[in-house]
Amino acid sequence: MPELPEVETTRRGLAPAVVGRKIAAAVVRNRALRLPVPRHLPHTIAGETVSALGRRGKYLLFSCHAGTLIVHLGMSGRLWLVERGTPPEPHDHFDLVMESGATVRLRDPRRFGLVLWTRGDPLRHALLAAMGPEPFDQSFDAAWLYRMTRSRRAPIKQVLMDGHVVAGVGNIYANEALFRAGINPRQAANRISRARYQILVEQVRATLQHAIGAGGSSLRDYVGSDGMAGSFQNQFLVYDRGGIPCQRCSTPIAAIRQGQRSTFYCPRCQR
DNA sequence: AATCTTTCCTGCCGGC
DNA sequence: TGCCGGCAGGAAAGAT
Repeated sequence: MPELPEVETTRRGLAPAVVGRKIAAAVVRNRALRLPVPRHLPHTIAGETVSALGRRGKYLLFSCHAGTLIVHLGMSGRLWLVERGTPPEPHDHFDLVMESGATVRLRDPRRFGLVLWTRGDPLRHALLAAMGPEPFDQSFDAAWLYRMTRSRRAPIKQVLMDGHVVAGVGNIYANEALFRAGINPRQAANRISRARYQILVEQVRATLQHAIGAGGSSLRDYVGSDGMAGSFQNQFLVYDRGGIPCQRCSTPIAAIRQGQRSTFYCPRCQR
């Protein structure tokens, strides 16, 4: 499930158990994620203290003195706290065991997630260096969106999901933000005005903020760091609501495919 | 059987 | 001719 709100919810939930705490051990049960988990990781990270738990887009950053542990949840990843010694279930590929006994566990059935280690500035890591601005950073504004889209004829929804344009906006929240902004997801990005991009910036932020406030969205079996499900899925305005009347105008929500992803929108409210 | 929350890579195209 | 950006499609793997 994880888009930015789910990753941020996870970050906030894990922080009290890891920030300022010493790592006793890392346990790698399966290295075969999207990229291999480094063989040296358990040796490298044991004894390190986590100085901060950050987030860049959908990446979690466990800052330590010697480097940074980078974790991405992919499509099906979940990171939560268990007690030391809790028996692993299938797809529990990685544990970070704190000296306190609290254990951060990664479960990722599809294995599109990542567990990496980097020295130096993690934001210069190849996976992070080219990312677009954070949605809540002031550098993400209408002028930026306007400039980034001058040569883009692709539909705005696909451009909004491009991590080089803005970090962390995936399929669910692109659908929701475009509805709130009143913009048709099929509109060519280079044919949208500065004024409408201003509205889109505001609605991307508002959508993500509301989702974070609700603890993220729980589809299928996603749960937060405390094992509790998020509730934002109950507040979707268009996502997964094809054929259901629009809450604003009662027109049935349309369901289409864009770039092999599901898109939902109101044909009347979104032009 | 088709679908899903992510992201990277390839191949192709048009423009210069 | 080569280089570039843009864009569509495919790939990774498992559950439902």
